Amino acid sequence: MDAFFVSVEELFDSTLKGKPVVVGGRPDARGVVSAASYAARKFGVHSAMPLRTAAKLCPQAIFLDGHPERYREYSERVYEVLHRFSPLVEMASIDEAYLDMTGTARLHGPPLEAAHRLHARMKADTQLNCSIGIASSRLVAKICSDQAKPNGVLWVIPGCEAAFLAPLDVRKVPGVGKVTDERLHALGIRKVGDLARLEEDFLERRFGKWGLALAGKSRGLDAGGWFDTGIGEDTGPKSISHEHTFSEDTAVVAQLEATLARLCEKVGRRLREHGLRARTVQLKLRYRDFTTITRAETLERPTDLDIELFEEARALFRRNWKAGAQVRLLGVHASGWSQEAAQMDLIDDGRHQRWQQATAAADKLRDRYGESAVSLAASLRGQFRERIHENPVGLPGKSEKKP
DNA sequence: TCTGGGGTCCTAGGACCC
DNA sequence: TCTGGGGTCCTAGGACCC
Repeated sequence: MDAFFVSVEELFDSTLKGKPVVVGGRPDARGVVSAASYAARKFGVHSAMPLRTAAKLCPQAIFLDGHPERYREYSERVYEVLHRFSPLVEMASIDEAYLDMTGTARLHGPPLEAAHRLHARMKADTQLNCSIGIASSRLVAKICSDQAKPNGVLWVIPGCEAAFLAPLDVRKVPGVGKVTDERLHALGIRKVGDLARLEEDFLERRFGKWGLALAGKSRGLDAGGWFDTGIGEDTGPKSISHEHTFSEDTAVVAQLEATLARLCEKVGRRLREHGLRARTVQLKLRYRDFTTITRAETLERPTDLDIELFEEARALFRRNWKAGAQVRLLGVHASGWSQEAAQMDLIDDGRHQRWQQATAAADKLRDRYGESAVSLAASLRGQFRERIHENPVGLPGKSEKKP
């Protein structure tokens, strides 16, 4: 989808159309640009740029807080349109998808025709612009759709992959970021064609496994890396995490631990929604100077309970926080799903069972009255009410229904 | 510039086991 | 006294993506 978050916001406020718009937060907030309108991009504003930088480059831009629930809703509408064109759809992110169109020619016509129909249907049904890349591999299709932006359709005829890729900057290859780009520059490699001319062995010696993948990518192949699963294969999450950057750094223990509690509740809630129990709990701690540490511990018994996540996260925090040091960010990360869920209940102690019941009851209240209806963090947070605790995306009405 | 939040994958070292 | 080889699990950090 083209400038997805911005385009969705325009549907809710048509006066934004054509103006420089930045989604991500207030211009003086701690945060980065999630999406910038094409008018804002003309001033050099782009995703991942600090909001304060964006405000300097384009002070007249309209800065908006994001509305995740709106984007999720429109993402679902997008999926519905795509699914009418092929049963094999994979949403690669909230605004990006792959379709396997193999064997749909009789229904939709040849590739370009099918793509143009899809393009028109998308606009008609969602009022949103998208760009479409057609190719024989996912890698080339993705790069191709980037080249088609905005609002275009592009087809790389089978056999022409290498010729299409050769003149492009290596940075256009998914997986080549700032670091790889600089390392390649140092070797005199700037274009994908330069990369394709190198020996595989040379790349493997210099970049290891990643070098082999790079060699394949430079020739338009999916193998080795992020693209090697079938389209539409549903693989559940491998980790669940939440983190929070304070609007101002803090060293107040009560505030830090209350935030940890809130993060653990969010992680726990999502574990239970997915029916998962985590064996490993990881704490993330970022100080004022941006130095960041992670500290993990694997539990004897996997858990999906807020209280048990919190006890572990708090222990990690107390062991590792340089007391008195200003903290910028805290995070809680759960991973290592256990298959032994069923057996665990047999050896439960009473405390664990009581917490299970309490947590189930709390979930019901949250379902009815919103996420802040009941909270471990409530007893801890006292006077410290960071905005995260309240109503982060400004859901209308939710907080008023709070009992 | 002053650096979000949610993820995936990879590497490397150490503990531990046989 | 001078210390193998293979495997798994765990932890920490970092590149990268949207």
